[in-house]
Amino acid sequence: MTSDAIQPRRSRRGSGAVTLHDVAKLAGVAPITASRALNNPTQVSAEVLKKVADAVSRTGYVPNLLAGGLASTRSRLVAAVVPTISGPVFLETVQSLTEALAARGYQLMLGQAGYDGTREDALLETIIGRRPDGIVLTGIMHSADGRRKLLASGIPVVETWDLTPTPIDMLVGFSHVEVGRAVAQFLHAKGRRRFAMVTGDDERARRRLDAFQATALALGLEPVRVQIVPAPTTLKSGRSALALLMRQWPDIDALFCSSDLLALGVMTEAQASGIAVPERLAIVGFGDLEFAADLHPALTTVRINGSAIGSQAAQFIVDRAEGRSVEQRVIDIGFSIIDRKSS
Amino acid sequence: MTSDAIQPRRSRRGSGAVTLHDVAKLAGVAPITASRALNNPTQVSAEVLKKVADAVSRTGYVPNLLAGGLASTRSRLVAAVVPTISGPVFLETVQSLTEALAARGYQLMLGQAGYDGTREDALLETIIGRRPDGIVLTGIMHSADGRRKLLASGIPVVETWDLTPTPIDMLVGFSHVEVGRAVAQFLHAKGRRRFAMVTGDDERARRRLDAFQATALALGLEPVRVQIVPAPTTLKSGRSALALLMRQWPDIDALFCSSDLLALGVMTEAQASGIAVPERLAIVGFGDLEFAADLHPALTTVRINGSAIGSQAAQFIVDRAEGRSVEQRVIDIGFSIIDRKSS
DNA sequence: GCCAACATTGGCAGCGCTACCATTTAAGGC
DNA sequence: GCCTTAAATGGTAGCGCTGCCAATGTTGGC
Repeated sequence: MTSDAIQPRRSRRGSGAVTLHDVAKLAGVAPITASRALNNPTQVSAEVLKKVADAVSRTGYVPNLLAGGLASTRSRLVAAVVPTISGPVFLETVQSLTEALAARGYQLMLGQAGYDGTREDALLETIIGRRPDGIVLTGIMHSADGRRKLLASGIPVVETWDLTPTPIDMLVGFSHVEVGRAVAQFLHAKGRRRFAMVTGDDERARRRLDAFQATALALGLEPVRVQIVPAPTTLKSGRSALALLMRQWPDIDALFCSSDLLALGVMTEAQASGIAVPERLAIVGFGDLEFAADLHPALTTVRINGSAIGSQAAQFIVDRAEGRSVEQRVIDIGFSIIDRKSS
Repeated sequence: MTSDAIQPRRSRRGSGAVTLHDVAKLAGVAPITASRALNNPTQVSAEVLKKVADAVSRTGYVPNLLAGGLASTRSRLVAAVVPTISGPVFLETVQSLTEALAARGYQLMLGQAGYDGTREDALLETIIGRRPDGIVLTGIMHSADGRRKLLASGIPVVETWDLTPTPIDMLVGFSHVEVGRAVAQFLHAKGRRRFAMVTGDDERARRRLDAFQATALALGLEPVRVQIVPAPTTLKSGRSALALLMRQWPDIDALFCSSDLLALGVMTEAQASGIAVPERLAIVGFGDLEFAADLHPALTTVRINGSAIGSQAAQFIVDRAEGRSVEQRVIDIGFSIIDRKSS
């Protein structure tokens, strides 16, 4: 009791910051009570609540969530893995994911795997090491090894932007095959007959291509003329792709692009070289990025509700983290073709 | 010694995952030795190194970085705060930041503060709670309260995309005033005389505007015609801004846009309504987004090296985290005007 | 052969928090 | 008035890891 020559706790280690113990002492309660006052206010009397709140504001206490996460095995961290953040495709998803998580007290960690997947394994390791409450995979093809790691970690996983018969855990996506088919039918119904496609060099885009191709053939059309460009897709590659395409097959009358950015490039090139859109060439994009509606001509495109994917993924993970069991673990959010002026 | 009816450690708590203790036991060394084998391999004999590596791969051990962070008061987490991730302006910065950090074993947490700054305080609180090794602020005006919190936390802070005489800690940016001035002089030198500006409603853009305005007046020109649009800027608001501007002041001959996206909108509208660019109207953007070079006409714009900002910020923080003192704490990375066809 | 200097390894304690259980007090039931 | 039930609070013991220091072996210098 008479600890006068106060060697005030932290002897050598520690950050020197205010801890819950300090707050509790100041409030005149036990640390665990202070903890409850902050995290489960209903379990605590109004009087204690006030004393603790006072102590917090007087000390400027900020809870150490690292310590809390360690003790409770709930980090309140969620990891998102994207190929690269600067491809605008997943932005909307990341944004709504971040927001939905923040609203529930979770924080997002961002990891970039690259389109080639070489960094994926190392990334997965450091992510799992943080013991996140969930991992959201956006549009990447994960290696068998990655799958194993994820499964072994026991962390809830949401795969997005795709549909597979064998999800690791949970899934929010749509069928790329259906997209390819639907766009082919759409263009056919509009009277177009000579299809081409410019597509980024990634798994999902290729599946759209294959379905687009198959449907075109099934409709009795000539084979789709294809131009593959490297991922991530850019306006620039759209421009050069159209130039190449027109040189080889000047008679194409419909072009499906694997991203809106690519479509913008194609439209730019068309305008620069005097190809009338949609009169001579119909253009369909993919993604319905925010600018698509306001291009001139307005871009017909496949709308994917990226925000819905993000918020649903957040819902999945938070449900799991808070112990609610998730019944419907696979959600097909579908897509729609937004018919604007460019087709 | 004869603990047969093995109640094998983890009685009630814990994640059930493999721990460093398990690895150490399997390798036949003390936990701390296993820790060193993983984190300071030079301090350990080759023999031990091998035994530990074996044990790790046999158990599939993944270090718990939460625990490591707590014990060492080094979380290896870095937080980035952006107004919103879906404004493409900071993407390049976030991307290079993520990459530079990942290469050094750090992970990025993403926080969206919103353009209005209402969420900023709550966000700061949860960020500080994670005890990151650094915080990167991209292009936000932080409240006095936020400043205080950051300062009190003792966490290294890098402010970016701006220059201020009173940085919180470290800074990588450029002068928005200089940008405004330079663009006015640039357009004047090209023979343009009746300036307008379309600008997003945020602090920094306004400073560019003010300098642009002041310089125009100093050059003896008429006042700059201004159209303010809400942040974040979009193609759509660029289109409508130009329409409004042309209705009121049809004789403007140069237009400075506060983002490339806005400039794209302006160009789209110009094209749709038959205004020749650059003949009748010169357009200058801001940001030099990846698509700017490939528009038609190619967009003259202010290039900011977002990647350099990101990697320099990472460097700052890692240096600090690893105990190296940072001498030069303010870096002006400057900007350049990329003179293309639209002006 | 003795001691210093180094290289390896291990023990202990604790980072700041919360799960679990125990205890105390107040309220309710008949 | 006694027992049950609930509400509020506290104590203990970790979560899984690393900082610090001590202990042990190993080498070299004179």
